[in-house]
Amino acid sequence: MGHHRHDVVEQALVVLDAYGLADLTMRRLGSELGVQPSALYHHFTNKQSLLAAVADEILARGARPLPDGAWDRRAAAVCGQLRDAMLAYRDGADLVATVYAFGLGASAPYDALVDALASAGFSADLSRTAARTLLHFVFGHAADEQTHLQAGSAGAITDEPRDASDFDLGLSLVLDGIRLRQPTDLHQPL
Amino acid sequence: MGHHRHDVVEQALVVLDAYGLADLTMRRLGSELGVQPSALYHHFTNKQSLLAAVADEILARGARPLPDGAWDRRAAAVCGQLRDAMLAYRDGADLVATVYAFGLGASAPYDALVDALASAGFSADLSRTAARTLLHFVFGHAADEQTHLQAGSAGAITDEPRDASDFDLGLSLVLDGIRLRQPTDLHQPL
DNA sequence: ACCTGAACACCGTTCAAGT
DNA sequence: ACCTGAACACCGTTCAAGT
Repeated sequence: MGHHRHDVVEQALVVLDAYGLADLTMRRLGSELGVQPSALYHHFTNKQSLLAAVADEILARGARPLPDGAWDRRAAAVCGQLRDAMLAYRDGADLVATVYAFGLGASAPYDALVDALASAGFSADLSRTAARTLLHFVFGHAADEQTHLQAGSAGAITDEPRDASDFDLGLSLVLDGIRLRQPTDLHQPL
Repeated sequence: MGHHRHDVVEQALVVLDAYGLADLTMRRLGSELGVQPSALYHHFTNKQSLLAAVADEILARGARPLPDGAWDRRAAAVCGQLRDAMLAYRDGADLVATVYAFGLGASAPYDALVDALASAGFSADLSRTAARTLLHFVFGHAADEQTHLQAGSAGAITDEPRDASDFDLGLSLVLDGIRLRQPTDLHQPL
C-alpha cells in the first residue's frame, strides 16, 4: 500500500516493544503492515540490514545535545544516553549489541567518544581502544540490566537487585582508568 | 546408539568449529550423531541448555591453574584465560556471551573475579560491580576481535588491524580504575 | 515504486511409540 | 535409558509476475 522504508522501521519498533526481539520476524512485521513478507525485501536487502536500521533509529531517538565541558563529562553523557536509549525499548540492548557485533551500528556513539578523547590529547590508538572499552561496558551492562529487569517483571526470582547507580559506578571505574593515561599531569580529583 | 550427554556436547563443539554458531542446529547436530533431532531432547530440555553446556565446556577446556599473587595479577589471568578460551572456537565469544546474557553461564570466571577482589579488601558491592565490568569488557572485546578475525579470513577488508596488545591495554584501563578504589593507600605503581 | 503468490530449504519442539 | 517417526507451527529468502 505504498509504504516507505521509514514506515517499516517505525512499525518494527512497535513490534519489538510489543513482542520482543525473538518475535520481530519478517513475517510478523509484514502482516502487521498488511503486506506480504516478501514486500519488505523491496526496502531492505535482508533482515540484518533491517535490524541495523532499527538499532540506528533507537539510538537516534535517544540522542540529546551533548554538554560542553571536559572530555570525561562528554564521554559520560554519550554513555548515559546510549544506555537510556537502549533501555527505552524492549530487548533494545540485545538488538543494538547484536547489530554492533556484526560491525554495522553504533558508529555515532563510537565517533563521539573517539572525538571527545582525541580532543583531550589522547593518542589516536588510545582514543580508539578507550572508546571501544567504554562501549563494551555500556552494551554489556545494559544487556545485563535489561535481562534482569525483564526476568523480574516476568515473576522470576531477583537474586541480586541492582540499582541505577551501579551503572555509574562501573562507568567511573573505566573513566578513571582512562584518566590515568591523560597526557597532562593534572589529573582530575577523584 | 547409546550416546551420553557429554558425547552430544563434544559433537556440538565439532559442529560449532566446523560450521559456526548459525549452523549449530538441533537437526544438524542430530544428523552428525546419526540420530533424530528429537533424540537430543532426551539429554537437554531445549537448545538453550545445550548451548549453555557447550559454553561451559569451552570455558572448562581453557581453564588453567591461576597464578598466586596480588588480586590484579589473578584477575588479569582470569580475563586472559577467558578470552583465550572463547577465541579457541569459532564463534566462541558470541556463544559464551549469548549464554551469559541469558543468565546461565560463565559463573566460574565471575566467581573467581569476585573472590580475587573481595580477598583484596574491596567491598562486596564493589567486588561484584568490578567483576561484571571486567566480564563485559572481555566478552565485548573478544566478540569484536573474533568478528574482525573471521571477516579478515573471509577475504573482507581489514580497515583497522588490531594487535593482541589491544586487549591488554583495554584490560589495564579497567584494572587501573578498580585499583584506585583499593581500601589501602598503597596503590600499585603504574 | 511497491507489492503478490508461491515456492524452497530450512528451523525448534512435542509426543506417542518402540527397544 | 535412549531413540524413531511423524507431526505442528513456524522461519528467511527468492523470484516471476502484477499494478
